[in-house]
Amino acid sequence: MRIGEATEIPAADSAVSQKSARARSRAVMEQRILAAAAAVFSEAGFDAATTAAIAERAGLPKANIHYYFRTKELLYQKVLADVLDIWIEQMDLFTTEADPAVALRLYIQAKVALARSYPIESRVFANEMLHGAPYLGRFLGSKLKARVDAIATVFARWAAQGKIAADVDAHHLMFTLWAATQTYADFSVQVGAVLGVDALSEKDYERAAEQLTILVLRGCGLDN
Amino acid sequence: MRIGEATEIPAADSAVSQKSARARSRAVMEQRILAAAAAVFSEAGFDAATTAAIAERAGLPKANIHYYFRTKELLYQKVLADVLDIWIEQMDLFTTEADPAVALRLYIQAKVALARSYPIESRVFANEMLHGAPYLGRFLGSKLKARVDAIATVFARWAAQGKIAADVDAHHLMFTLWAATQTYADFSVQVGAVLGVDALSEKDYERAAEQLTILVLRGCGLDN
DNA sequence: CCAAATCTTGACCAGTTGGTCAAGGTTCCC
DNA sequence: GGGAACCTTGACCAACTGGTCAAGATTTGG
Repeated sequence: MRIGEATEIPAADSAVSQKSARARSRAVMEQRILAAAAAVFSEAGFDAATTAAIAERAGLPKANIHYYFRTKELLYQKVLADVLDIWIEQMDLFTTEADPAVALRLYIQAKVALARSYPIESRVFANEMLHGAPYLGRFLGSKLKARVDAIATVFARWAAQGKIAADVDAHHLMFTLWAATQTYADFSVQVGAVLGVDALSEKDYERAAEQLTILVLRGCGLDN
Repeated sequence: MRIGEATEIPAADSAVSQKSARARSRAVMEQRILAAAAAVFSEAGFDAATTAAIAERAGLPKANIHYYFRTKELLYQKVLADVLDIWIEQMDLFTTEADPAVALRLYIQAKVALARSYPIESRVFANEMLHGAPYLGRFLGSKLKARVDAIATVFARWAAQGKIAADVDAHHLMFTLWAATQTYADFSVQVGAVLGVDALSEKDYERAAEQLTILVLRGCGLDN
C-alpha cells in the first residue's frame, strides 16, 4: 500500500464480494497467473511452456506460481476450462424456431468476434487439439458431440420444412465454420501476410465475417 | 553387408542415381531421420520436440542425428522445406482458362486428399503457423502472397466474364478452403470425436470433400 | 496484542535438454 | 594393400526443467 493511502474497509464494498480481503486477494492473484499462463501456453503449447516464463509474465517469483497452482498440469487444466467456456458459448443460436439465415449469420459474426477478442484462448484450444486433445478428449466425445448432434437435428427439421438446402450436412458445416473462423486467430500470421498487412484490423475481421457469411448462406441455399 | 551377399557394382544401376554408394546411403539416412523428425515435430512442435525422441523414432543413437544434421533447428528447417513443397503444390489449378467449378472441385479434393495422406506434414505446418511462423514468415509474405494475389486476379476475370459470383473475395475464400480442408488433418481428433468414430475413414474424407464442394460451389454461385 | 494461518521467496534438487568429442569402425580410391 | 575420408556411438557437459522447502513476512481473528 502506498504511504498516506487510506486503510481499506473490507466490509464496505457491498455485494460485489462477500469474501474476505484474503480470499479476494487470492482470486486476483489466481486470475493474474491464469492470464499469464494462457498467454504462454498459447505461444508455446503445454510441453514447451515453462513455469519460469509464466512467472516472469505474471511478474512473480516462480515459487509463487507453484504456491497457487501446485503443478504446471493443474494450471493448464484451469486455463483450458476457462478457454472451453468461451469456446462453447454461442452454440444455442441454432433452434428449430430460429431463422436459419439469421442463426448462421449471428453464429459466424460471434465466432469471428471471438477470434478477434480472444486470440490467446483460441490458440490454446488449437494447440490442445493439434496435440491430440490429451485433456479435452473426454469433452469432445461427450458434451461437444451431443451439442453438434442436437444442431444436426435442428438442421434436419429446417430441411424438412424447406428452410434450408437438404444436402448440407450439419456436422461438416460446423467443422467448416469452426475452422474458417478460428483461422483468423490461430493462423493470423498467415492471413495477415497474404493480405499484406502487419496485423489484422477491425475492417479485416469485418470483411472476414461478411465474406464467410456470403459463402455459407448462399452455400446453404439461403440467398433470396 | 550380410555374409554371402554379392558385392554391389556402383556404376551398374543406371540413371536412377549417379551418386556413389556412399552418397546414396547418406540420402537414405537423411530421409529416415527427416521422416522421424517430421513425426516428432508434428506431435510436439519445435520447442517441445527432443532430439532424443527423434533418434529413438529413427532407430539411431542421438549422436548420429547430430552427425547428419548439426542442430535441431537445421533439421526443423529441412523438414519445413519438404512440408512446404507439399503444401503449395496444387495452387496452379486456378487459371483464367479453367472452369471455376472444376478448378474449385479439384482443389478441394486435392486438399482433402492431402489432409488424409500427409497429416504429419499438415500438422508441422499448423504448428509453425500457430507459433507465429518464425521460420516461414518470409515465405508467407512473398511467395504465398504472390500466388494468392495471382489467383485473385483470375477470380476477378472470372467474375468479369460472369463465370462466378462477383461478391466472392478470392483471398478470404482461400483462407476458408485452407482452414476447412486442413482441419481434417490438424483437428482430426475433434472431427472424429464429434462424428463418433475412433479414426476418420476413407468415407469420412470423401464426405468431407463432397460437403465442402457443395457448400463452396453453391456459395460461389456455381450450381447450375 | 499475539498466536495461528496464510503468503512470499531465494536457494536448492534431481532429471532432462541440445550439443560435443574422441576413439574406433567402415568404405573408398589409388 | 593402405592411407584418407567418412560414419558410428557411448560418455560427457553446461544450461535449463518442474518442483520442493524452509525461513521469514504479512494478515487474520480473537
